[in-house]
Amino acid sequence: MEPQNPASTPERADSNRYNPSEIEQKWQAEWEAKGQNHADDNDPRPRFYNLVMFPYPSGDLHIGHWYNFTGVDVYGRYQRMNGYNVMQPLGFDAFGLPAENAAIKRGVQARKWTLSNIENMRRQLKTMGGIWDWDREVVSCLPDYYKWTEWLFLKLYEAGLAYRAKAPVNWCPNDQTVLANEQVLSDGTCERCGAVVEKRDLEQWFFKITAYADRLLEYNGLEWPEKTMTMQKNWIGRSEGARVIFNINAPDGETIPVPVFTTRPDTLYGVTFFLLAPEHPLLDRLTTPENRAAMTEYQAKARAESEIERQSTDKTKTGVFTGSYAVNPINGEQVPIWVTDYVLMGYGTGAVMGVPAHDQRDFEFARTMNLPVKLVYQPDGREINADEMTEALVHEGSVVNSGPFNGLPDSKETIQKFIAFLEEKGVGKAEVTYRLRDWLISRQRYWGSPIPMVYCDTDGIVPVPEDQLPVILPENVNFRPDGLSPLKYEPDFINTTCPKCGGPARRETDTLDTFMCSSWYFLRYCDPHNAEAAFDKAKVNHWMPVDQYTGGPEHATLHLLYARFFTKALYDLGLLDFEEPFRRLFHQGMIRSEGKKMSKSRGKTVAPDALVEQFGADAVRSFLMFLGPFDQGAEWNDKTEQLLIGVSRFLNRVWNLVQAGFNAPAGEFVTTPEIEKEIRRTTHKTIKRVEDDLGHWAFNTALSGLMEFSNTLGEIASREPGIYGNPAWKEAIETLLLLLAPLSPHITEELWHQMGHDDTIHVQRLPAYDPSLAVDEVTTVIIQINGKVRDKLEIPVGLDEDAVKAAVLASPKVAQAVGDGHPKKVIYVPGKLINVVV
RNA sequence: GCGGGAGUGGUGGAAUGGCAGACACGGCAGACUUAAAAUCUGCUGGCCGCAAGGUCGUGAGGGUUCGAGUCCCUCCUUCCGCACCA
Repeated sequence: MEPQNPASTPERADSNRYNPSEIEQKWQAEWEAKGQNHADDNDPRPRFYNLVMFPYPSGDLHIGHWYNFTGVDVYGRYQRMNGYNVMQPLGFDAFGLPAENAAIKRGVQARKWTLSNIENMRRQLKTMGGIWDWDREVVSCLPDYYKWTEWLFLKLYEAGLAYRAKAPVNWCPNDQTVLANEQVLSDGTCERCGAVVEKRDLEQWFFKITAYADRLLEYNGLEWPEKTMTMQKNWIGRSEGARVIFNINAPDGETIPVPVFTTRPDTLYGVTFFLLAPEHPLLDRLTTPENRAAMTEYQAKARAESEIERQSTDKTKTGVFTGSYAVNPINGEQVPIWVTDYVLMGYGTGAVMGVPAHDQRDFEFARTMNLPVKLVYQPDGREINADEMTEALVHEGSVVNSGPFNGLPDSKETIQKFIAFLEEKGVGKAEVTYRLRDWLISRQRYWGSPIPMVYCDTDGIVPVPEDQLPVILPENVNFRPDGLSPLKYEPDFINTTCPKCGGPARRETDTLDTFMCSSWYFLRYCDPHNAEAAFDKAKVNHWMPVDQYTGGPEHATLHLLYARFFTKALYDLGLLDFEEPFRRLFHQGMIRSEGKKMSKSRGKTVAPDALVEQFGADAVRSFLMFLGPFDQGAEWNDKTEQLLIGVSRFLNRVWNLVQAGFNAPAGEFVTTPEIEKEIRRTTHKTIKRVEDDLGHWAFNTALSGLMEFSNTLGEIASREPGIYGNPAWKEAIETLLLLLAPLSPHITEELWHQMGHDDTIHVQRLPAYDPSLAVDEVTTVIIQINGKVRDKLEIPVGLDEDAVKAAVLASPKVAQAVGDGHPKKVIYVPGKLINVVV
């Protein structure tokens, strides 16, 4: 038997074997020499800014990075082949603790350690053949970058958006630094290292992100995952309500007005007690001598409890009576003041009015402490009794026991009426409260951007003048065993002169949160070498906002929130013409190892280098995309790697399919219009499928579509050996290469050239889908009897319904099932299925 | 506790309410080979059957429909987020 697959034809020269590493190196060098991945600012094509989140240079590129970057690169290449001028930069988020820890542990310089990691990662990254625009690379720990980080800090300071204040802050005892609220997980642990975070009262630098709370709740024109927007909205936590002043009669005889925040001023007549947080500063004054001991004990207990214990919702309510009373401003009633740990000092005013009938927490508190419950709403159509209630009545019924307000429905309007009344009496006003706190940006660490501020005994806090930037971070520093920042012991760094008075002054030794570096890096990519400014406004306005941003969902309330705030602040400063940095956002899935994210800090990473060496970058890229939907990620285990074989075989088949065309003997082009049509049909069906899939990040099904296509072509070639000279065949092979090019850029470039093209495949336009060429001539109709598949029938496309029904009813199986009578019902789905109900 | 996603062969996964398991991996058999590798061909969800075929089958149980992996209800498992925010 003659070999059916042309690949095994003995004539095929061995030199024409698919040799990935050879062609990959060749083309990578060629692309780099031509600079064809550099996006020109003045290119006439429409721009497409394809951005991947700034990686941290942890040392080597593991398979998780490859997965992430490959998906982004496939998408960028796809858009470039759609005719866009794609800008796809990459850089390194190079400040941060791991470098400092390496310096402490192993005595290497943080800068050296970081830069050598970057060098290694850059080298590894280049092997994947991405269209990274290396001319635009930014490295955040280098002075030409952090100079502008400092400068932007000064701009925000001038705008009143940066300030220094003493506040209760999060302290990570392991990392020896304060953290922003966003860097503390909901279980009270450090987002970086997992240590339990403590509260400390410290003077720190903040950005006034709360001033942008309302604007951060708008997502005009953004195509973001709903979930991410919801997470941000919840984090910002806007609530509308009222501030109501209660007068407190202190034991010392004075009357102290104490405000509370409530979303339910319409339940004011139902207040039966008043609550303060254990940390509330007034407690000392309000506690009467007979309650003092219990109070001191309670406060101590609350302090000792971790945030997790304290905020647990299912523990029973606790509290202590102060002995003092507050006056309800709406009816003059005196209510007892209690302390409880479910009132938080950090939210609202740290004081709450207790309405047990209509708030579940207050209800539980009242039942535990035997405090009265007073209904000020009754459900419509029935009456409930406060003594028999088992839970609070929330948002139901009409107002009762509330003087002039009785009979009003539970509604926004009713709340407005109460607020109007409070305002009239001067005891309250409408107010909006947020959960969001200001962004704490100073860190007691060495390896970060210096904060360009000095402290002068005469002039206080003084910003470093712009022309003295950057404040250079010293490189040869001595780490101390106490874990404190070495900058504190660096006299050459600390001692300076005051820019105002010229007298002796001290530099700020805290450094900036690295999230500040990543809050503007996407702007610097637009103008990376600018020595005169952070960026040129026109260039940034040309490229921004980012058309497609891709990164993990874990940054929803961290980087993604900060970057939006930063962009809005810079917009207000007139530095930008747009308010939102990232128009479209996509979260790729992650490669997991034993259920956890693969990352160096968690150990257990898989290096791709050996795989790339053995199978080639094209195979590794395509294999990673073949694992499943890109937003789903994959579990990495011993079996995962086996799937690489299949993709590698596929690339070999593609290679051999193209070689077969060159090796075909000339002059035997026997084809028929039917075969030509068949080839064009499968070609155009594939174009439709694969291009749709690529545009929707469905790279796994795009590849299976291409595999089917190449299998079909191989099958046709073995059936019709004279097909190779046919134009339809050539079109099919070129289509295969073009559609595969984003996923496997090297092999397709090589074969494209072998086919006689002089220019690169990667800036060709993707083939256009022609529906008229994709239509089938015959189609298979599934025949069901009572919903079960019983037979199939080939019919010409477009055959009318009656003819199909007649043919089906005449078929022996159906005739047998129907018997003598008539079918009860016949359902016909045109061209697809017919269901005969008997 | 609340909100969202997911649960399909031995494995990764595919399926606008219309042939479940595409495409691959692995396995079995065969071709080529002195042999192996590579490559190619065929088969490969379970059960019954020599076969034709039948029958069961998408986490569990109900429902809607001529027809459900897909829609609805209840529940289980798992991942993610939130969790006393007044």
